Amino acid sequence: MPVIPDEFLDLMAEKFRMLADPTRLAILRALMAGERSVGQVVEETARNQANVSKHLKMLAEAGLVSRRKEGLQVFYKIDDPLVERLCHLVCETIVEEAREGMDRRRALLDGWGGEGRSRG
Amino acid sequence: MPVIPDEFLDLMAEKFRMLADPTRLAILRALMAGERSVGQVVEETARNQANVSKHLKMLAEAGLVSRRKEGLQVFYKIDDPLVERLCHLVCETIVEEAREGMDRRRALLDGWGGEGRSRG
DNA sequence: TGACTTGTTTCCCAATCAGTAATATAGTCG
DNA sequence: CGACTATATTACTGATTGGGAAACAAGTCA
Repeated sequence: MPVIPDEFLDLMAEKFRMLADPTRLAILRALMAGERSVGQVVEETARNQANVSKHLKMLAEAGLVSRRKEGLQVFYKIDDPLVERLCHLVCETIVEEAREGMDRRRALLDGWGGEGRSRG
Repeated sequence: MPVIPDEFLDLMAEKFRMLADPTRLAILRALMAGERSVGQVVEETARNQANVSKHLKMLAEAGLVSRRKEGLQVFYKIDDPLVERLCHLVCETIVEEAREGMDRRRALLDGWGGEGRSRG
């Protein structure tokens, strides 16, 4: 378990910052299915074009996605294997927390074991 | 490979946002070695106390760390297994990117194979 | 009680950020 | 060339953020 060096903190924070916005996550989610043009991403994310374009630029500059131009269109795709892994990790955690929350509520209703644990 | 639901995007963004700051990462790094009092964290992170206290509060509210009071001191510890996994993933990536960068620079100097690949 | 220690909170400031509308660029087609 | 399409950029706004100083709260000890 190596200790994280000081000089890494800023770089790490920058990576995380890229993922710390719902619009960017929506964009990345769209790109997880494969390469997409800006227009396609705009459709799938239901955000306006300028907004998507700006976020795509940020993601590209951070090295998370790559750009390819073809005629009028520009295609982006995920270029950092880290992205999907991080997203899925966090996603799973949220699912788990949601389930824990549900379990806790149900346990309260049921009375925490002991008396009458009938479930019907 | 499940698709990320819309309602998750904000929750995911919030998790990532907590990790998107160098000071918070420094604090978490200190806590990775085990439970620490606020004062200890202040020392290890070389930030002032009000600042550390504020960030610890954010982390606690986000559920990433837990609080325990004992006399005058307050002890915090990491309470979300996700934290270390995310940090190490990102950390490894940065190491790898740094190495790739070095390889690329060295390749330029060496002339990319072919002529005279003597190294002494 | 009052001095002291440890942490927390409040207030303020400068910086950053996300979203939007308008404008600009670049490529295609006639 | 001009009309059109896809994308990028700029200018602006309101909201959020991180940091610092100072006041505040809580616990200890004499």
